[in-house]
Amino acid sequence: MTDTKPKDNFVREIIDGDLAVGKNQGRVHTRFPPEPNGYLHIGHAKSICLNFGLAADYKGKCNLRFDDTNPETEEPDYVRSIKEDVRWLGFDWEDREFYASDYFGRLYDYAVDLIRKGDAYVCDLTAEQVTEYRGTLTGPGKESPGRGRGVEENLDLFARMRAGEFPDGAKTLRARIDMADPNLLMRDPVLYRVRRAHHYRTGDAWCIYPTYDWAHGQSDSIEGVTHSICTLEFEVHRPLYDWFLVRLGIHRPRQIEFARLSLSHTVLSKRKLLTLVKEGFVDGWDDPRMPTISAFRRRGYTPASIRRFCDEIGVAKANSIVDEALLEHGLREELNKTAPRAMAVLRPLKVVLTNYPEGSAEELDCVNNPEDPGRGTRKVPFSRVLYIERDDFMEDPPKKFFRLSPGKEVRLRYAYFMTCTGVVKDPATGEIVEVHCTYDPATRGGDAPDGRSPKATLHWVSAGHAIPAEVRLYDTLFTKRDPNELEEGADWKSNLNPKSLETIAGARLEPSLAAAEPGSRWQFERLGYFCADIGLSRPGAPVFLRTVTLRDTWARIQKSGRENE
RNA sequence: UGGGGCGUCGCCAAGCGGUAAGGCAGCGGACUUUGGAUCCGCUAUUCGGGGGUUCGAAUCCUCCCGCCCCAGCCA
Repeated sequence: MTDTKPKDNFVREIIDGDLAVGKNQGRVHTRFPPEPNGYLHIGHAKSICLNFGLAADYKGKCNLRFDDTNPETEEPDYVRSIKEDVRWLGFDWEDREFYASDYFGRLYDYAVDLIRKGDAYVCDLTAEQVTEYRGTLTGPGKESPGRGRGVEENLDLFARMRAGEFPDGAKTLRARIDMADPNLLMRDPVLYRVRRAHHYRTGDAWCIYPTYDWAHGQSDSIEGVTHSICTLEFEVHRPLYDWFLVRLGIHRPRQIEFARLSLSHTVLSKRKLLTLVKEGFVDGWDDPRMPTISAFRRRGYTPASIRRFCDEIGVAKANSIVDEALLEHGLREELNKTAPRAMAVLRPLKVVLTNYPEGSAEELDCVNNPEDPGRGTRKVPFSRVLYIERDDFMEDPPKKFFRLSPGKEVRLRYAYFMTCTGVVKDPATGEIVEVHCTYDPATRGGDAPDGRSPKATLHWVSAGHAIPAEVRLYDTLFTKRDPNELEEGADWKSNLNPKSLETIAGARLEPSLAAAEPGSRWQFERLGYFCADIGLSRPGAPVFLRTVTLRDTWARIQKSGRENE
């Protein structure tokens, strides 16, 4: 499933090359292999879009395979969430839902085969000793005492490992490769460890578990995968990946590595995301500030906008940090066309139309989506007392501020022109509590018969008709573009943005929003796109989350200090 | 330091010996009942740096510099 014509990239070049020389009988078969030890994030989305996208473009298949070889950290809830997220993104693995744990038996047999070929042995070293014997980056390692064991003894020992005769960590099965190989991964890597842990799928059937290196390539092979696409850190594993498959003499997929995604102002490491969740820095994996797929979904992002983003960022081998502005841009472009408009005042400032008849009200026609006339119009109540956005009024405005201020005329969207005649202040604090205006009855609907047109159009809500609501605004989770870039001795968590969440309790919405369905997306005119939250909304009392702001030229002017130029 | 990778505009990224695509961001301007949207225009004589090969190089060779990954019985 793709939304745009696939961009060319080096992975496609490799596949095209393989196809050109007739490899794999012309098949293209990929897989997305998550470990169910956390929720999927936007970086996984890149991999999902790549793998499923490639399969679709080449008329091939893409499997969903859970790489569940470490029972200590894996849970069914993670499996559940991963499936939900992949599906939500719009991809279908059909009947190809696989688990590395389903291959434990075959993996064991492959190991026996390797032992028979003299390519693996049972090692008695402790974990610390294995590390010590591995040697250093510059110096060779030492051979394990068990390295010289004969095939029969190894077979016997390995069978007894499986049978549970040895305590956890007491023995490992290792490949016999080369303790002096400059690539540390080739220095007799561990294939199996003894670990009496309950596996969420195989239960207590096994007390030995295969390592990633032993399980991954063989799993790919078993599934007939042709191109095993993974991230750059696995590049040094490729010689090992190939070595096993060649020794075993079985189908050998081609491993291709690409640069994982980094997004600005957030972290994309499962370990760090887990910390944020476990230590309560956020309200769970789907906290709208998180970079997880579930958080983006809850916040109101669309699957298409994420797919589009993944297509746009490209696939290459250079480490990079993509600006979140690119993600937001695609989202806005979609939502601009699809989200119905509504008026909502986040920080209400009372406006009294002194020449509007007291006690009366009327209904005005408002366009639901200017980008899509087919969406029609709705009625919005209007009366003498209104609320406008506090930010839309300034008693003593700078030169470039052309919203409401004393003596100035503005347009109320789809309603009337009004002119500010005065303010009422709290005598104690001096705070402006009310603004007085007169409206021009001749401008009903927002057009003046004489053709004049105010510089600003404000959104508004009728005080007596508006419904109160809670609205949550979000800013980036971290203050730094790269949260991992730390000052001396600093912790990455010190880069968390204390203002990433702002809860506004007293917002006022136009009445129609009371019926907003949980999960529905809206554009609050002049403010941004908002989503009625699925978790917090109550019937008749929705809670809105800001998905993304609208482009805000005024905010940019203020930020750059040019408001008086 | 051994091995494996990577370095093209502020951020991504094409380019594969023939004389620097595109997107985002930014900046102008037009239009506008969202300071939104839309539309038009501008922004790398230069490809981490130095040598070399060539009629011609970001693309080939070479040396140097910088960044990332590998010493889990994690993935």
